[in-house]
Amino acid sequence: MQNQKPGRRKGVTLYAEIRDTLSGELAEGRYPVGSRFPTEQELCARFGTGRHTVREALRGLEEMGLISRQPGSGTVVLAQTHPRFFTYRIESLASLSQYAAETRFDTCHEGVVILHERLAEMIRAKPGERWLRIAGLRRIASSNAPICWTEIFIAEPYIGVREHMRTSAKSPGQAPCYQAIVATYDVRIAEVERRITAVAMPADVAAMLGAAPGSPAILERRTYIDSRGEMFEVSLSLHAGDSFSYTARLVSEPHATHNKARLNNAPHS
Amino acid sequence: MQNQKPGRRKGVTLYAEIRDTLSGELAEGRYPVGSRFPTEQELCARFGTGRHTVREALRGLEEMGLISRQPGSGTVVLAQTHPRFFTYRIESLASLSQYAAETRFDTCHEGVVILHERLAEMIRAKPGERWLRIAGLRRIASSNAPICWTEIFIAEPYIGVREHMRTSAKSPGQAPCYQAIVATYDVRIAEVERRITAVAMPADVAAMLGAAPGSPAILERRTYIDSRGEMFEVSLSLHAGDSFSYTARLVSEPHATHNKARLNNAPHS
DNA sequence: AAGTGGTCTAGACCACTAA
DNA sequence: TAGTGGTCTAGACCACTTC
Repeated sequence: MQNQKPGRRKGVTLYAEIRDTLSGELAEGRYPVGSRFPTEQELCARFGTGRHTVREALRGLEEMGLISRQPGSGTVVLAQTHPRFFTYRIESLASLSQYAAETRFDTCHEGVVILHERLAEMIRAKPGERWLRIAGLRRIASSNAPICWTEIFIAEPYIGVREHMRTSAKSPGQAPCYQAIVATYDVRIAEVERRITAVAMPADVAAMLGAAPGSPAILERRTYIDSRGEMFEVSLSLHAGDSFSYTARLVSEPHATHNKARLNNAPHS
Repeated sequence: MQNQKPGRRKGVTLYAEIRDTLSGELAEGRYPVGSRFPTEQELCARFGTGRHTVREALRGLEEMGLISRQPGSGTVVLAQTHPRFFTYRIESLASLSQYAAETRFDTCHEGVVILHERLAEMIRAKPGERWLRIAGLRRIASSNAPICWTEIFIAEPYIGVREHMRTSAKSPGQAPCYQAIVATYDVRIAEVERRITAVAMPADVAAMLGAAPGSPAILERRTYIDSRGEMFEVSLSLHAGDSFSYTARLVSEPHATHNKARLNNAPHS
């Protein structure tokens, strides 16, 4: 069973056959994790095909996360079966807020604060650091109905956004802070951490939101992290419990079967 | 400026250069969305390269979601810039529960119910349907401390899991229901919807969880959906607000720059 | 019938790694 | 130095869509 070159099944490409054969052998445990995978030359000889075809098969295995190829060195086995991930995927950070553009942010307080113990713990920074704090109420633009109380903290290097946001924005409270920061400074958002907890509604916020003090509320904390791993913005939002729900759809990633993106039926003309 | 074949910059491959050139032209709006992209043959002529090289470039553009290729038909433009997604990715559903394996589920009630109006609305099914309901308390295995009150609903076709779970599992309450269903029937989990809301702790559950009635609590609903789009399990969990937090890290997907998976430094001995 | 993208071959050179 | 994977060429056939 070395050189198998049977009558090709119709409609199945050669490289797909090779890929599936190898993937099957991996699943059987023929190549232990961490060991070296056969070289391209060996596979060419074994399957009696050109190198391009073998490479196409290996590309598939690599995409599945089964092997890893190192130029000059060789190919090593990463896993024996294709891990199936579940992913939650959003196209832009704007969709983190289900309320789209029809909201308005009204600033109540704005100023640089020096973090005291409790606040530092809340936003996971060090006590004594200087952060810009912007606190206010987010409302539905049309009806003025309050949505949530939000406090935004911006790290010291970016405190200057304050000016840019006041001047540049068409109307204040429209563009999110992180957007202004990314636009103004040379920062990229690499990661957003989102944390949701249930708390009792504080009396002062309750009054503004028109909710009962002590009623169940959602505290949402978002931490924005740049490509160097540094936090540059943290936001805390307090929602009345009966007006907020967080929903995420985790979708299973495509199975081992190589399916080309058949997403769209050519929207031309 | 038709046929550009300049001195190749060192360390930059030809196909990468072609890819980036085309991607730049797309960004400039040279090829409108929905229009036809140049043919492989045209690109070969323009860049003076072999077809394989052009195809490698196009493969990159396709992976970025900029173009879509149809055999026999041609290539159409999907977008002018590479959308950068944010994703939350988990390797297995088990990690949806941060409490790993060290918990135990103690069933309190178990039986088939006919959905009344309110319950049907809660789990988004139709009133009058028959579902298996399993209700109980999840505890920390070692200390017996209660974690949450959980009600699991299983659609009629899979009610039989009940038997399998009692007999097969090593100790009852260990394997999650969805796992038992997937193992027993020919079902695949295609999607999990997770919804989190804040509610006031009901008195009866409060007693079991050792929380104050009316205190803030988290209601988590999970809906398991199979590959045909049918719900087959819904679970409702009630956590005391001070003992639950939901955290998700949304990570930005790799940028346009083609970076090979450099994840792992070859773990071979 | 002409043109498209998908597959495949046979060969070549390169930069790199490992012995 | 030998071997590896990465790139690239020139040519070929196919199934398919479009005209």
